[in-house]
Amino acid sequence: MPKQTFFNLPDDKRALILELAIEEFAGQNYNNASISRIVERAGIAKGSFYQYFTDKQDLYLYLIDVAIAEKKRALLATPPPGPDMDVFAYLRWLITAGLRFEFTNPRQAQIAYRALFGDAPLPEETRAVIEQGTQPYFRQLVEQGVAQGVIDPAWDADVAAFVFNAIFTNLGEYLLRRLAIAPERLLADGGQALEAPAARAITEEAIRILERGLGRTAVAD
Amino acid sequence: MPKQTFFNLPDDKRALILELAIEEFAGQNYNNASISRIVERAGIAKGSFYQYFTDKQDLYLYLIDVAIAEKKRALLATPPPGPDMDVFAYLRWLITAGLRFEFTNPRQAQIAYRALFGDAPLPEETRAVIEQGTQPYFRQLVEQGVAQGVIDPAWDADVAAFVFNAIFTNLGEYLLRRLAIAPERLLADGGQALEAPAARAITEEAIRILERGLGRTAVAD
Amino acid sequence: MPKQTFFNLPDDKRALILELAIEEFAGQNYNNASISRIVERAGIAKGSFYQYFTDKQDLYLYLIDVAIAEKKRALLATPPPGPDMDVFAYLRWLITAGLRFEFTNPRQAQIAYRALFGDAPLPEETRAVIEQGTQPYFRQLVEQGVAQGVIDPAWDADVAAFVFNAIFTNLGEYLLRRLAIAPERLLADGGQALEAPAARAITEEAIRILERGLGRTAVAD
Amino acid sequence: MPKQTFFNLPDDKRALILELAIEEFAGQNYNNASISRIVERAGIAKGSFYQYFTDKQDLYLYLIDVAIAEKKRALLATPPPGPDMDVFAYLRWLITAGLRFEFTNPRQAQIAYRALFGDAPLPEETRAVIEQGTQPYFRQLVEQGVAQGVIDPAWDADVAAFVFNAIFTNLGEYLLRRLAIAPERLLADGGQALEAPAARAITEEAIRILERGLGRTAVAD
DNA sequence: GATGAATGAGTATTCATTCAT
DNA sequence: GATGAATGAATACTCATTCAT
Repeated sequence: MPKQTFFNLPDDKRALILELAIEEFAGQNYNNASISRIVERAGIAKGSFYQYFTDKQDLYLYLIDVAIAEKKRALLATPPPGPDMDVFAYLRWLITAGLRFEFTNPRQAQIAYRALFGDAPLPEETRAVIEQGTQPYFRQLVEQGVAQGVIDPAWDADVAAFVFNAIFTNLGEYLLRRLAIAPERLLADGGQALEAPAARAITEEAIRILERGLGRTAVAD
Repeated sequence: MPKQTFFNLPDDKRALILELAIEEFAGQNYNNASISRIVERAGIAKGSFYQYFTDKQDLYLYLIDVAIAEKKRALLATPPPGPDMDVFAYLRWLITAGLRFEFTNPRQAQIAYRALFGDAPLPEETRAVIEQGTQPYFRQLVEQGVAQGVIDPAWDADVAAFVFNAIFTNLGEYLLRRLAIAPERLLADGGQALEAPAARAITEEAIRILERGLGRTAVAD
Repeated sequence: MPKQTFFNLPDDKRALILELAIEEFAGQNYNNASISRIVERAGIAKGSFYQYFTDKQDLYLYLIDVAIAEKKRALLATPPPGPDMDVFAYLRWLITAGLRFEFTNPRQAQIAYRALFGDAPLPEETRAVIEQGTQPYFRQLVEQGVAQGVIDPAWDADVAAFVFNAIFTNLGEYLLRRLAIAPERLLADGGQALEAPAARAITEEAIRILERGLGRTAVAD
Repeated sequence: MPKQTFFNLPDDKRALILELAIEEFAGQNYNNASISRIVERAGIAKGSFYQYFTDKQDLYLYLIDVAIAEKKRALLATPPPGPDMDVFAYLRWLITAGLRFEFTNPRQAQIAYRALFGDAPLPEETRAVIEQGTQPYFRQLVEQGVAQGVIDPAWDADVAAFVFNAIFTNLGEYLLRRLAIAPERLLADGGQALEAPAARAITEEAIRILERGLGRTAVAD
């Protein structure tokens, strides 16, 4: 965690440093990310950096925290499933929201992705948080689905959540490859390409596979 | 590709170098992997390394090749689905074989994984191969399933393959976390922990979700 | 150009680094001159060097600049030819001044000499300056000589300047060889050996050849 | 000097090695010239090289010897001044022959040039030979001129030879710069550009300056 | 609290030379 | 006499971190 001095900084200065740090760590892996470059671009002294953060890893962990927090915030902004909203319907929204976040905050997604990958030495507890990822969230969703009667209670809820999670986590990458969308284009159009009919159809197909696979009764095509 | 001199080396020396290189590149990303450390541990001269490989990238690409080749070999050792063998039955075997490989060769899996992540200079064609990953393989499996009548032809075959792929790719990590198995233990017991009843049950559960989701007619529990 | 940090250095430290750098680059060609050796002898950290200079070439260009600047300063210290001072008389002074510089700053002369030879990466503009060398200066001198009526206007002024230049450039080396003067001795006595009668007589002889060759009317011996 | 084994080689092989060595040493300075490259291009083993030459310097010294010998041969092919041929007339021929050699054997000239410059560690005696250069030859020419009565015996013969030498040595470079001739063009046309009227006029001008400067009686324009 | 010069271990790569075969 | 793998010292350059001001 950054030292108190960092949080004492004027808002705009703190924001600038954070912004440049995100840019730096998104653009290259942990080792190649350069503190020198950050402080130079931020116009602060090398020594000042070490008054805000204990070291490079300290900054890095903070960036991961911020990325996770922002993603959470983005997802929670999607209206949660009401007692009468079908979990699969909610999943449609969630996936779109998740993808939109991933592709409109590509640098933060990149940083989280790298962290997953084991890009830098991480403290055990941080590693655990990252590795668990969104699994607990989907676990909770599955339980709601069971309560709503749209998910067969016979399934192991955790395995079901894993299946949700796996699809959710990999769909973005798949869509990009399948539809031959360049990441730059998403940046430019704010992720709209992911809401084109072709993209929606693919998402829909994947969800219906889950729906039929997990559902209480078989769903006719 | 390594130079001929590398392949001319006595088997044990060549194996030692390969072993240490795998260890090195599995332990850190491309930039941080150190040729100096490899040669020092291997007890060979710096110059000798450059008589075996043109440069760092040459070694790296070779490691990826070896990892892919070994994984292929491991998977192909699993009997291919005969004309009358159910694709889902085959998938059970495949997943187990894949997991066994992944966890008995964790460093090679790690290297391939990092390659996916793109933190190193890769020639275009290598990058393409890696990015597509196992998707084409699963696509073919889906088509077999359709031919066998166990997968509903109404599904988009590519999306179905994606779902297979996503489950297949993430299941190993999930199992480890779920069963709280330390990677070291797998190394020690040759992957047997993954064949314990608890592990098999989870794999089975995931496959049955797919089976029901993708199957031609709903499958009763 | 060195970074500001270099010029901020205490005078003696800056001088020491410059001195050792001159020694290094005079003693070998660009490729063989070693930054490592310089920093080791200067007792500074490798990294410090790169805080003073952007890279090896940066230092090298600076050394050339310094050499040229110092030579210019030395030559300008010789009183310029007044309107009524004979160009040949001026040349006598100039040659002596030039030689004195060349032999009391042999390492700087060496560096400039090597630069001429082109064994190092030079920016286009620096290369042009060096390649033209002192030719333009002598061209101007010839024109003064014509104006003074001591050089025959029938000669091609540029060829005449070339002849001046060739003699001027090579005389030093010739004197050393002819008089069997060891370069070290010049260093020790501050170039005085070049002002011994024998040396002056040779210089004089060469100038009189030019004088008669270029002069408006033949000069009696 | 190369070992006897080198001279025992079949003519074409020996010639090939020599050719490639000249190319290599002409193309870069001593340190950058690479034995590895030479042996690779020559298709001989690294070890074989060291059976022909004791080391890199041995080859280098041999190349200098060859260059000097060939230049001498080229110059001597120019008819020597007969008892009744004016030394200055001879000089015209000589300069042209020298320039032609220099520009039709640019790689050898380059090597000799670098040697002059102090590109590599040279044994004392070789250095002396190179430094003296063509001076003794011009000294002899001056003496002939005096005998012929076209050079004033009052001049110091050695200084006169120095003046000849300086002009002779620097004229080529001057011509190239003055006439803006690219070295490549000379290579292409076999040095003919140096015999164009403009080039001849400049050479002539320089010789006439010497002629008047050194001549027994003043020469009218 | 801010500064920024100093540090030095670290990196990949090169190449003349040796020597066992 | 030919071979070519092995050697290791050498190179320029980087960068997180410290600390005196």
